[in-house]
Amino acid sequence: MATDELMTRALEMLGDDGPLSVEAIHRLTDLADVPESMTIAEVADLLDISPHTLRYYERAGLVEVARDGNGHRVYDAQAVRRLVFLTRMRLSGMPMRDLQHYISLVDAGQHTTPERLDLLIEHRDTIRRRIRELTLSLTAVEYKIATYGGSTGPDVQSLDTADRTALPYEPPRRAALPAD
Amino acid sequence: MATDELMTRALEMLGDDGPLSVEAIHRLTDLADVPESMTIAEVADLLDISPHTLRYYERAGLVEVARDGNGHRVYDAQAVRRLVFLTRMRLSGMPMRDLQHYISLVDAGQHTTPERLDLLIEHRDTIRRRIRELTLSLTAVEYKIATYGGSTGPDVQSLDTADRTALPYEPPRRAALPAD
DNA sequence: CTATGGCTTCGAGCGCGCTCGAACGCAAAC
DNA sequence: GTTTGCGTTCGAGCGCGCTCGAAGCCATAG
Repeated sequence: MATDELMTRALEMLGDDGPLSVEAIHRLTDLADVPESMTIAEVADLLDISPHTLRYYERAGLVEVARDGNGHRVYDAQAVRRLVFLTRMRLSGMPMRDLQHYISLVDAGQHTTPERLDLLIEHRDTIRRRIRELTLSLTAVEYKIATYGGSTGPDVQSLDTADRTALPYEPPRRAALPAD
Repeated sequence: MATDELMTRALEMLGDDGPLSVEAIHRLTDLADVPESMTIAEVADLLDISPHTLRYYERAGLVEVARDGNGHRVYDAQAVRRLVFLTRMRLSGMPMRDLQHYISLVDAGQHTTPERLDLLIEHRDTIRRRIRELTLSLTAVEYKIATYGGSTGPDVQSLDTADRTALPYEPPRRAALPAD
């Protein structure tokens, strides 16, 4: 129930533009079909990060990865799933520090689930705040775009410029607006 | 018209939590009542950044600021308005580089408005992408929170855990979910 | 048999955006 | 007259998250 609702809400947000949504849906869905084991290049490709970064994450203690006969990394399904999670968290702005803490809790065992939940909830709230911040900035930028131009305004016609009437009438330089 | 619409949309987003909205609305509205001139401390306070950062922005060529008899900075209304803008752009993730470029266009005169508009539009799209990214991550985190716990789940009851029925029934360790 | 290519480890380096410290100046308060 | 406090300039340093390069190993291709 809640899940469907969440998914739906998220997918609704995508409607507008194309490029992102493809990888994005990928990220949401490919938890299902993770191969038995993968090479570093394959994982890097999957997560759209560099092998360097993958090695860096391992050095940072975020995942343990087995080696094959040649000493090459072999990522099992669990490691990949963890990396999907980690990548998502990084992408949404969780610091390495916190991720290291979280992982240490995971490795510490079942009894740490409450604390892990706290961390997740905290991060959720951080994301929400950030979205609100960005939405506000977006509004400001949209406003600026809409009221931009005055004398010169080639792209502006496509936007609603009617509300410039609310401003002091002064074609070349606006008065109540930032001078830029 | 469009303005009201934008504002309304932005303000709608705030409803939930308190702390951010206060400063946020501030940022949107205080363009109106900017004093004649301000000290560095006052501006720093207004923008919620450090005097150090203000000096840094000046060194970076983003604003010119006059000095008084003692060599102290005197921010006039125009400088403050520009800094409000700059701070907003920084907050929404525009790199210093781009801001420097933008400001150089502003200082180059009226004929650069089309290019400035391009930059603004580009940044608007960047913000939109970022919001969609974050919304997706948010959904993932919310999903994880909702399906978390299993045996141990004190905070989980407050959330809808009904859809765990969609997962393989396995109390202590989940199967189809990331093992963390 | 030698390339070529992809992997390994290790430590160093980098780009970004601040952030700070040192050494100093001026002015009002005690 | 000294102390307190806020400002100045300048250059260096820092925290973050990668990112890269060197030197070497191994396997397959030509």
